[in-house]
Amino acid sequence: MNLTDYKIKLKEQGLKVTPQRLAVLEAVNALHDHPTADEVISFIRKMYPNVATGTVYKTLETLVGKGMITRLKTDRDIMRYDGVTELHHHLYCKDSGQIKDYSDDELNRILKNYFKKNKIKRFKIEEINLQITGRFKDKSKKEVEL
Amino acid sequence: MNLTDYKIKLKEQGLKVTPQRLAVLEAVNALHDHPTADEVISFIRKMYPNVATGTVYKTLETLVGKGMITRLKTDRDIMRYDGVTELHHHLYCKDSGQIKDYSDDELNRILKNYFKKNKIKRFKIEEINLQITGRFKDKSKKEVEL
DNA sequence: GTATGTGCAAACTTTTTGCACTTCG
DNA sequence: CGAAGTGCAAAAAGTTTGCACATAC
Repeated sequence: MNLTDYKIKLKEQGLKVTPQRLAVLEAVNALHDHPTADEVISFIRKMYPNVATGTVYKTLETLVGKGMITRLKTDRDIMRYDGVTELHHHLYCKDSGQIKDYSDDELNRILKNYFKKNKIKRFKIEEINLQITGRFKDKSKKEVEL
Repeated sequence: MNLTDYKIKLKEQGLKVTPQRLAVLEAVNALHDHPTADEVISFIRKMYPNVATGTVYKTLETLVGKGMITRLKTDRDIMRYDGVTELHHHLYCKDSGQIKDYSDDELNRILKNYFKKNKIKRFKIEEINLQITGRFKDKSKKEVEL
C-alpha cells in the first residue's frame, strides 16, 4: 500500500484527498500492533507537527465509517484501530496487552458451516470475530511475531 | 441467585460483605442487557441513593478481578459488565446497539476441536469468545428475547 | 480493634464539539 | 467558488485517585 493507493481509495469513497487523511491511513497501516488514537497522533506529528487532535479523531471516525479501517477494543482498554479490513480474528495477550491478528480460512469455513446449520432466531449475522484471550509463551520478548 | 448466594460467594473470595457489593451484584444480574457502569449506578441509587460513583467503579473492578462478573469488549462502546461468568458468546445488533448472550455446547466443542488441531505458535489459549455482529430482524421491537 | 471498604470531590484521560479559517476539486 | 475538511481550544464523558471517615468481622 502506497500513497497512490490511498488516494485512489479515498476518491472511491467520495472523500477529498488531504494530507491529514493520507497521514492517518499511513499511520494505521505502518503501526502494526493496532495503534490507539494517541499513537496515530504521535506518528503523524513526526512528519506534520501541527495536526490537531480533533482532526485525527474525526478522520479515524470518517475512515471507519467508510470501512477503510476498523476499530477494536479490549475489555480494559481504549479504542484501537486496525488497517486490516478483511475478515480476521484477534489474539489478546493478558500479560503484555498486545493484540495480534489471526486468520485462517479453515476456521472461517467451519464457522460459516456451523451457522448455516444453526441459524439464530430473528438475527441476521453479518460478521463473526473471534476474541482469543490467552498468553504468549515467550515472556522474555516484549514483541512477538506470529 | 439471591442475596444469600451473593454473600456466600463474596466470602468465598475473601471479600467483606457490604451492602454496596451486594447491590452491585444484584444490579449486574438484574440488568440483563450487559449494563454500563452508569446503568449499574442508576439502578443502585433507586434503593441506596447515596452510593458514590467511585465506589461502584471500585466494586466492579474488584468483582471482575475475582471473576464474579465479566467485562465485555465492543468496538465502539464504553465498558459493559456481565453477570454470566460461564463461557458464552455475544450477539451485537448494529441497529439497536443491544448485546445478547449466545451459548451452544456444539459450537464450543467445534472450536475446542479446531484449536486442538491448530495450535497457535507460542500462544496459550485461555478463552475464546465469538463476537457475532449483525441485526435483529424484528425491527418493530426495541427489545428482543432469544 | 484493625484491616478493609466507602464517600466525596478533585483530577485525569480519552473523545467530542463548535466555529472560524483553509483547502480541495 | 463552494462544499468539504482542518485547527483550536473548550467541554463532555468516562474513569481513577487520595484521603478522611465508617464498617465488617
